[in-house]
Amino acid sequence: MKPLIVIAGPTASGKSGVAVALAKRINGAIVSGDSMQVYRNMDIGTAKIKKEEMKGVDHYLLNIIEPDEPFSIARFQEYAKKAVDEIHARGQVPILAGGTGFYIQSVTRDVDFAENDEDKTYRFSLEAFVEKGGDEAREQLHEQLKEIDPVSGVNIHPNNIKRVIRALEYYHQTGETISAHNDREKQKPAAYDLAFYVLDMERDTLYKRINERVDAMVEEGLVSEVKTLLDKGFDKSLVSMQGLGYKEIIDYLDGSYDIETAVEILKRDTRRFAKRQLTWFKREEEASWIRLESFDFNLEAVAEYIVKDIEERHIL
RNA sequence: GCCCAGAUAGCUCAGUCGGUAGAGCAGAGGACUGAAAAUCCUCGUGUCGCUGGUUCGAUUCCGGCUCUGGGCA
Repeated sequence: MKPLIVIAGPTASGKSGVAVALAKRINGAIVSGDSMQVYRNMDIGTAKIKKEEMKGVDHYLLNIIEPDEPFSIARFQEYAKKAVDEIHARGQVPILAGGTGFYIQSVTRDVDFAENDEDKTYRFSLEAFVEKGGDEAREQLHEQLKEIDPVSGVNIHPNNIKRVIRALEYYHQTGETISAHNDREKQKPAAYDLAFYVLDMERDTLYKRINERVDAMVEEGLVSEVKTLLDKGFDKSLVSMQGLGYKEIIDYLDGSYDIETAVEILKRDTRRFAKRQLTWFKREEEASWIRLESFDFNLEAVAEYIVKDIEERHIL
């Protein structure tokens, strides 16, 4: 099996820095495992790595689409696998670095997103149904799900309408229940010889860093970045514009609240997001957790440790 | 110095006609397989300022003290 190194962790934990330092040491190239940094012209709010910070290391899957282009995990996985193959073919080591647990797992486990209907008519009809029918319609859809797929009926909460609709859609498109599909995919062993690291630190410290990072984003011109995107016609309804830092600033520009409030909300939402990221990574059984305090937050030292660990485990 | 008000969860506050307390926010935990920075679920957090008194029993009533507001001088 070919090697793949994963550097994961919550936002503002130093993933990019560690990944670059590591790449320098082992002749690696970086594949971004991030659902928002794929969009062009969304740089400040997504904390995208800057050219000079890359230090000449190749980065894949950054700036690959416009903010109004539809994107999905299936597409991400396709591109990511291609990038990993390419890096291997060049004799380099791929480093998958990012904070989107779902996306990272799609690569490490090689989850099957077999192409099925691109036709979204059915989904749209369900969404319209809920839009009109409200709570009662949700109940009805959940009832419907319970009938065709009792397992999902239990696992998916009726309020989680996105999940309910997707489960119905999956069945509609494939004739198989989504719970059966998930069970099968969960059995799958890792697709690569994995070295999976999660960067972690004291929660208070993380939150402090997040708050500081948000302040820095605003200073760097987050508001004008959002304005520019809006001027180009990208609006609130887009998935990209619902990203952290974008939706809050849009609300401020709308006059929903003042800038101080917008910033406070953005900080809070980013903290909550970091918590959800950690929840995701806690499930990754093969992951090694790295406490940044143990390295005095010296990212070079963390990279150094990872190099040694990889050698000991004979991954390279 | 005097008068008034307040002191209860990390914060803002509610409440207990005397039987050791609850909202919102913040926070914690979890789920997740084609929107995922999305979406959704669950959950508390306590010397009720300190100290005496009354009482079977005080966070609640009474006194004193401390602190914080506001007012008067």
